Amino acid sequence: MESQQTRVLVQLRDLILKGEFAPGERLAEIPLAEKLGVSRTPIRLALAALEQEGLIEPSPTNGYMMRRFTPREIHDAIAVRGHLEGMAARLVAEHGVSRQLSLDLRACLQDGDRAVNKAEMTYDDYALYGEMNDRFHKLVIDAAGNFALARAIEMNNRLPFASPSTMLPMQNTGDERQKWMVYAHLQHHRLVQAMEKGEGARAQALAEEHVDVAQMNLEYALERPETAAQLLPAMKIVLGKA
Amino acid sequence: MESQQTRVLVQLRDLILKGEFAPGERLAEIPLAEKLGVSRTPIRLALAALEQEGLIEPSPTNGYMMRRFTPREIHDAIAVRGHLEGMAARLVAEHGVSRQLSLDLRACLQDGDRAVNKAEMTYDDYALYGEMNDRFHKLVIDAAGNFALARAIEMNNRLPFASPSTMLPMQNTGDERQKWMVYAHLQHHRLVQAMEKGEGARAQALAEEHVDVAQMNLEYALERPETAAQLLPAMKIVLGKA
DNA sequence: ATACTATTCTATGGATCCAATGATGTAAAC
DNA sequence: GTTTACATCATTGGATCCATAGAATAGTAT
Repeated sequence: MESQQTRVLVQLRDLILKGEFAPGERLAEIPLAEKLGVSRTPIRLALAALEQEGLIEPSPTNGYMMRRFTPREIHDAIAVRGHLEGMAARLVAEHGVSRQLSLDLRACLQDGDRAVNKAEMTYDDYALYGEMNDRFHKLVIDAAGNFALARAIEMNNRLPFASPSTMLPMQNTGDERQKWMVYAHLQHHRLVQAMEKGEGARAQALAEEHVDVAQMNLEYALERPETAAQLLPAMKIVLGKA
Repeated sequence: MESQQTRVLVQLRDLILKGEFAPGERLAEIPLAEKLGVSRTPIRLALAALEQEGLIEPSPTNGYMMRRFTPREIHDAIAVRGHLEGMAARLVAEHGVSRQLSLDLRACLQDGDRAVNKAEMTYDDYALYGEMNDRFHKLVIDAAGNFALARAIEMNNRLPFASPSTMLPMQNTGDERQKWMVYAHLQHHRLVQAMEKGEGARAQALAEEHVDVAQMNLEYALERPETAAQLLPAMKIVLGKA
């Protein structure tokens, strides 16, 4: 039996990341409470948590309003993720890759190979790749064994479009899209090799450069707002109208 | 008129950072409410916020308990700060130092010079240096102009002993102490120079290395738990007894 | 004597209630 | 016609209340 608090928090976060609220829109407690069928108490807790996460901001007078995200801020958040994941990769390389970690990473690489090396990727292949991608990044971060680092990354990933797989569906159409996924996955391969060989600086550089694909996808999305909003409804909270 | 919530949050955070609660100690709402003279409502908000900050953790069954911090975790948090401040310094170097920023940084350098270059530093000199130190770091972070980065650093600094100036009083006694403060401040000088010359990689390396003095002070403190606990009561929450 | 069970009590999670402050709308006066 | 002031309304912040889950203690049985 999960508590109301966590349930409401997850629901509200989902609503926000689905672009349900326009930037600047007032988030009043009573309507939200009615919408989710709970009292104001868990709503208030959730709103406070969402403020901490940076998704909403206190209105100048009182209450909360939906935050507006600029393309610049998203770019910056992705850059921060790259920098932090670079540190994680370096730490793993420096501490050495355990037998178990090596097996887990290779399993990810194989799953990715299977999804990406096809004549034509299906929707399931994309989903599989996204799932593998998240697992891969999480493995590296956990293996770094630095609590503060893991926390910083987790916090940062809560910002819209900052987390590893959110920009995947935004890949260019057709061959272009697959080409860059193959590229990104080859970076995974080289990153594993660098970490296993204990090449800290190279592992860090690779992980930092790895987010460049996400940056490219972001640029692509911003050039085609209408199609982007279809694939990722949350794009609406970027510089957006309702 | 500040709200009860923020007041209670600040008070509770202070109590925790003063080492008022032993690691593992249960933080019940009612006693805290009575202690601070408010109802349970603002206490609950504050406890939720403190959980987000990582200072307390949910008890396995229900309620919150004081978190236990290991020396390793503090070392790691300082390392993360170094890594993030390194990124900030690099960004400033890459974007260029504005006229105003240059003036502000030089003012910090002068204040630091005045405090550190004395035959014998007084208590006021230490306080002044600490204040200048915080201002200096904040200037660089703000000048980086990356919201996600600033947020990540702010979050990380909330972890005990991770923020720039918390380890200052822990300096070795007498000449030793002053020697390392002179050293750290010379790093400030070189960092400003690197940023102004647009030397991003060097600025980043300097900022990363700069936290090593904090690491040294941490080691020093851990070797002398009794004197450390006198100077910094919060040391009690590190690996500690009540 | 020890272990297990049942009962009681306490603390949390959630809902409702109350007060105070900010927003809104209308009316009146210039 | 426009602006200002007053009044009413809505919404948040804080307190209290209620129910339920967990902890503790006591009693009984083996």
